[in-house]
Parts: sequence; structure tokens; C-alpha cells
Amino acid sequence: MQRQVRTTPRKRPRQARSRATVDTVLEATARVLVKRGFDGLTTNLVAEAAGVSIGSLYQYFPNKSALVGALIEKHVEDMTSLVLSELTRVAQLPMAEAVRSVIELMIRAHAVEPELHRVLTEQVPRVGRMAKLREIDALNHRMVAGLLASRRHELAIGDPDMVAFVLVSAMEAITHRAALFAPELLRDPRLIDETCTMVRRYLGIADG
Amino acid sequence: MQRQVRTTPRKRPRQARSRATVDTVLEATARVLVKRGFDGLTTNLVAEAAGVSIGSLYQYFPNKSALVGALIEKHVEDMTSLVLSELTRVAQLPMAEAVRSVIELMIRAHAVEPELHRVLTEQVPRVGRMAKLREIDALNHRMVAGLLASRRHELAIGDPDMVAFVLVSAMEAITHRAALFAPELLRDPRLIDETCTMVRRYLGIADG
DNA sequence: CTAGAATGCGAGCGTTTACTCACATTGCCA
DNA sequence: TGGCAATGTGAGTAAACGCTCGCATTCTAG
Repeated sequence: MQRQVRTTPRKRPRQARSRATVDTVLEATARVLVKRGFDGLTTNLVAEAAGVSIGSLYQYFPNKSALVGALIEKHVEDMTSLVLSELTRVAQLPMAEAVRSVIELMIRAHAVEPELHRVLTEQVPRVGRMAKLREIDALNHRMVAGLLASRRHELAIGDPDMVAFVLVSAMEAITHRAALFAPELLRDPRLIDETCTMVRRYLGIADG
Repeated sequence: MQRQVRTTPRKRPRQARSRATVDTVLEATARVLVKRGFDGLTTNLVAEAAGVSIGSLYQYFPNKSALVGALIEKHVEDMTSLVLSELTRVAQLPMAEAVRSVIELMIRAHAVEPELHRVLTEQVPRVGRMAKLREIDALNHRMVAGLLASRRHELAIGDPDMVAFVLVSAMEAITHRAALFAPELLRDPRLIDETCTMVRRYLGIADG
């Protein structure tokens, strides 16, 4: 155990056949992770669940942590692409509506494969993956700070960077904790309303 | 591996000698965890670092996860006892000051063994430990909700429970993320100020 | 002082599991 | 069609590591 060194794929899938294999393996990884947890995930088990030989798995993933890493990367990309695709549209809206839209967006992002999301955040040791998370985080931060700065005249705020830090932390935590501790809250409009209230009052926006 | 079942100590230390052993082992666990990470932590290594035989370790900790679990419990207790001890005093203060005090308290709590805190939150799979965390969380939530309810007349808020959820999530996340991503921010009064602003505006309290 | 309890010891057992490798099969291109 | 590259296979290897157990040492109570 813990022999892992390299985390990049050892071989790129070139033909359609092998691309399918890679996909199947990643899907199986997600299934096994949800069903057995991180400790219960073994490469042999994943191969079996994928209906692929263990050898094939190791053609494309040099070790277990690369396997899980690839899955995390995919999941994070699924979540952020959802947000990014809508964000430009949202940025055009009046501020009060933009706030609500962003909150709803984040909630929807957390509803993408929630089971997997839970296992990934609860159980998977974040060694080495911290870099990727920080990156996403920095992206979020920059976008929010930019939005705040560009609309500064309609807001009652100080340093956009500091405000962005507080806001991003708060909103991320609210959706995240709701997803983990009380998933039903994600459907509860009262949570969205309350979060909107918090953000609007903080930024000094009239209720919309 | 993954043979763990019981998580309670197999034997209570009765004499001073064995109580010292247990302490030494827990300290060594913390050191090893910080130095090698969760994956690099082995029971043999801990025993060696503690200057204790592996057999002795297993006298008091039935398995690896109980060992780490005990450490988490201790750390969480250290953090919460700090908060609880001051909270009654804080509850007496005028609201504007109470807010600042609570924020400072949380920051101080996150400064208890920050290295260990980091490893614990970043790396240790939370399987089974979720219960304890939820418990702490529920306690926090109840206290904040209670405080809000009792001072409701001076605040511009709706359902105290919902507000408490938003507040606790936000404040926890801000200190936690500052601790993880930018420890120097914890010393930066601007962060405290900004967080105060957020909370005060949200609750409708005049700046203090 | 002594007996029995508590504690300490650590070599090594047994299992788990990541990963290899020699070989088979399939697809691609000339 | 032949030949080479890409892909697939899975039994087997080696090492890591959690944990046991039989025995030694230290404490405590009577």
C-alpha cells in the first residue's frame, strides 16, 4: 500500500474501445465508492464492477489514487461547468435577482450526483487533491470579487476581495452543509429566502 | 485491513503508569499524523514514536480507527470547551459586542493546534465520526438559536432556527477556510471586521 | 513478603491488496 | 492479407500492516 507516486495516466486511450473502457472504469469507481466507501474501494473490486480486467484498469490509471483523483476531477468539472455556463447570464441581471440566481445555481450544483458528492467530501482524504480544490476556489473567488467590483456603485461594501471571501465562504458552506446534514433543506424555499436575505442585507441591496 | 469493529477502549487504564501510556500514545498519534499524514500513520509507527510496544498500544485501543477517533474526540473537546467556557459571559454583552466576541472566539478555537486541525479535517476519513461532529454542530446550532430567540426583540430576523443555520454555517466556514487557505488572515483584523459587518447587517444591529 | 492483578513487551502470523507481466485478442493501415 | 500497434486478460507476487499471544515485569493489597 501507499506505493503511489505518479498520478497522470500511464497511457492515453486512442481508440474508441479504450475510451469506453476508461469511462466504464470511472463509472464503476463512482458506484463502488458510493456503495462501499473509500476504505472499501479496491482496484480489483472496481475492475470487477466495471466488467474489465484488473490489467486493463492499470493500463490507464497508474494507481488507486490516480483513479479516485480522476473521478474527483470529473465531478468537480461537472459541478463547475454547470455554474460557469450560467454565470455570464446571471451577471446581467439586476443585483437582487442575481443574488437569488447564484444561490439557486449553487444549490443545483450540489444536487449533481449528491451521493457521490457526499462520499467524496466526507471520506476521501484530500491529500494532493487540495491543489485542484484551491484552484476551483480561487476561480469562484475571482469571479465573485469581479462581479462585486464592477457593481460596486450599487453596493454598500468595502474591499471587494474581503467581501468576496466572506460571501463565497458563507454561501458555499450553507449549501454544502444543507446537502450533508439536511438534504431536504435544499428543496425548502425558506432556506433560499433566508440566504438571500443574508446576502442582500450584507451587500446593502433592497429586497427584490 | 479494515477489520475494525469496536471503537471503545478494550481496557481502562487504572494505574498512573498506564494512564501515562495512553497519553503518550495519543500525543505520538498526533505527531505522526502531522508528520506523515493519515495514510502514513501505522499503529506500529505510533507505538515506536511513543516509545511504547505495539502490544501496549493495543491494550487500550482496539484498532487503528479507535486510536484516531480518540484523538479527534480530544481535539474537538479542546476546541469546544474553549468556546463553551466563554459563551455564557459573551451572552451577557450588548449584541454588537457579543457578535465580535463570538467571532474572535471561533478564530481562537481554530488556532488550537492548527497543524493537527488541518490534517484532521483534510485527510481523516470521517466515516463513523460524523456522529460526533453532528453532535457538536447541533450543540452550536441550539446555542445560537437560543441566543437569537432570547434577544429577538432587538433583532430584525425571522425564524431563529433558520437564521441560526445560516449564521453558524457562515461563521464556521469563514474561520475554517481562513485557517486552511490563508492562516495569516486569522490575525488580520480586517477579516474579523468584515465578518462582524456581515453578521450585524444580517441581523439588523447597529455598528458597534 | 507474596499472590494476583495490571501493565508492558515484540516477534511474527495471516490477510489484504496494489500492482506486474507474459501472453491473447482486436483494430488499423499499407 | 500481413504486420504492427493498441488493447485486454487474470493468475500470481510481494509487501504492507493490523493485530495476537505467550511471556516478562511492575504494582498493589493484605
